Amino acid sequence: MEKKVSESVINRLPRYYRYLDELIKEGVDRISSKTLSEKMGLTASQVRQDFNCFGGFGQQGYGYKVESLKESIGKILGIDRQRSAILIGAGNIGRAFALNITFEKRGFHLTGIFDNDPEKIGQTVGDIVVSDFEEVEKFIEENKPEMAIVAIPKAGVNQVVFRLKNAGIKAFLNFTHAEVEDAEDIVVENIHLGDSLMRLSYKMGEKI
Amino acid sequence: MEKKVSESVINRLPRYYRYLDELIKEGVDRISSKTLSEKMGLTASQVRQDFNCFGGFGQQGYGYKVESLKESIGKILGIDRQRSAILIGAGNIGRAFALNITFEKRGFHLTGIFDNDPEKIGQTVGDIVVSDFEEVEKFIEENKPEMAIVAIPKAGVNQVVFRLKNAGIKAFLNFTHAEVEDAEDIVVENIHLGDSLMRLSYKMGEKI
DNA sequence: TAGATTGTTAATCGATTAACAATC
DNA sequence: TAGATTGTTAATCGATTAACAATC
Repeated sequence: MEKKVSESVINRLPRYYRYLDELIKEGVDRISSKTLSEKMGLTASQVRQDFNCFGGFGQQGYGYKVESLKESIGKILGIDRQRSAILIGAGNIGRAFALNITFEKRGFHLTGIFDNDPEKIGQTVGDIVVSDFEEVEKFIEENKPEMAIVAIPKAGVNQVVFRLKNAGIKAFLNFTHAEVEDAEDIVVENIHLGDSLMRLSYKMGEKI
Repeated sequence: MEKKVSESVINRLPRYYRYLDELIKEGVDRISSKTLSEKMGLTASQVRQDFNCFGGFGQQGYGYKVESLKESIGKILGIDRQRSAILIGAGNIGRAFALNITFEKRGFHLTGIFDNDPEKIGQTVGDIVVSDFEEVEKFIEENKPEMAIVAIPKAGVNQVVFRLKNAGIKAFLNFTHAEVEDAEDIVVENIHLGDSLMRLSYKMGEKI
C-alpha cells in the first residue's frame, strides 16, 4: 500500500468484490487472472496490475485463492469491520435505501434517521424511528456515526453537510441532484440518479 | 459528431448539463471555459476539448452562451425529446425511483410498472397501477416504451432483461446488485448502490 | 483596433496492454 | 522437473494539459 492508487482501480474494486462473492457461492476456490478477466470484461494484465497496487495476493503457477482474495479486497475497501451510518431524509429515496442496505448488509449499520418534516418525525423505517433533524448534533455526539447518507431535496444539501461536518461526520453519500461543495477534510460519494438516466439516454442515441 | 467520443467525456456531460441549468437559474447568460472549469473542478482546456468533441458551441473572444450550450448538450444527451420508460419491480427502490423522476422530470416519462408479486399488483405508485409482469410483452407491443428500469432482486435480472429485450426494449437502467450479461444489441447503465457505499468506505480509510 | 477567448495542434502524463523473468 | 501463472518491467495507447494561432 505504498504509492497512490488511481481512481480507476478504486472504481473497479467493488466489482471484483462482487464477482469473487459470486465465485464463492458457485464453489470456486481458485481462479487465474485470465479467467477472472474474461468473466469481467477486462484483460488479465489489468487484473494483475490492479491487485498489485496492494501487493500481490496470488501464487505463481497457481492463481488466486478466491476466498482469501475476497477477504483482502474487503479489507482494502474497509468493509471487514462494521461501519455506522445515519440517514438524513426519510423521503422515498432515503427509505428505500435504508430498507435496502439493512436487507443486503455488507458491513454497514444504520443507527439513526433524521428529517425536518413533522409528518415524518416519529414514523418508523425498518426498525428505526425517524428523529427531528434538530437533534442530529446531539445524536452524533452520543453515537459517533461514521458516515451520513444524504437523501434530501437538493436545496438544503450544503447546509446539512456543513452542520454534520461540524458535528464530526467526515463521509457522505450524496443522493441529491446537487454537488456537495468541496471541503478538504471530508469525503463524498455521489449517486446522481438523473445523471445515470442521461447517460443511458446518450448511449441509446449512439448505439441503437 | 464524427469520431468516437470517449467514456470520460460522456460521463461528464450530465454534470455540464446540471451546472448550466444552475447558471440559467442564477441568471448567467454567458460563460467562459475558464470560469466554468473553475466551478466544476476541471481545466479550461478540458472543457473546450469536451465541447469540441461535438463541434464547437462557443464564440472566440466571447465564450459560450449558457442557454444555447445547455440546449446543445441536452440534444447530445438525447433528452430534448420525451423518452418513455417502464419500471420492473415495485419494491422500495423501484417506487422511490418512480416517484422521484416523475417529480424531477427531465424528458423522461414512465408509462408502466410491473411486478410479479400478487401483493403489489393492483397497487398504485404515483398515478400508475402496478401490472402483472406476465403482461409486460403485451404492454410493450402496444405502447413501445424505449427503456426499462430494472429494480428487482438480483437473481432474476438476466431472465427479465432477456424477455424485455425479445419484446423490443433496448435500453436498461439496472438497479440490481448483479451485472447484466453483455448482449450486443442493448445498452445498460448500472446503478450499484452497494458499490458506491464500498467506494465511500474505501475513501474514508484513505483520506481520514 | 485591442483584448479576450475560442478551436485546435502539440506535449505531457497516466492508464492499459504486452512481454517475460521469477517461481510455485 | 515441466507447466502454469504470477509479479513486474517496458511499450503502447488514450486522455489531459499546455500552447498558440484564429477570430469574434
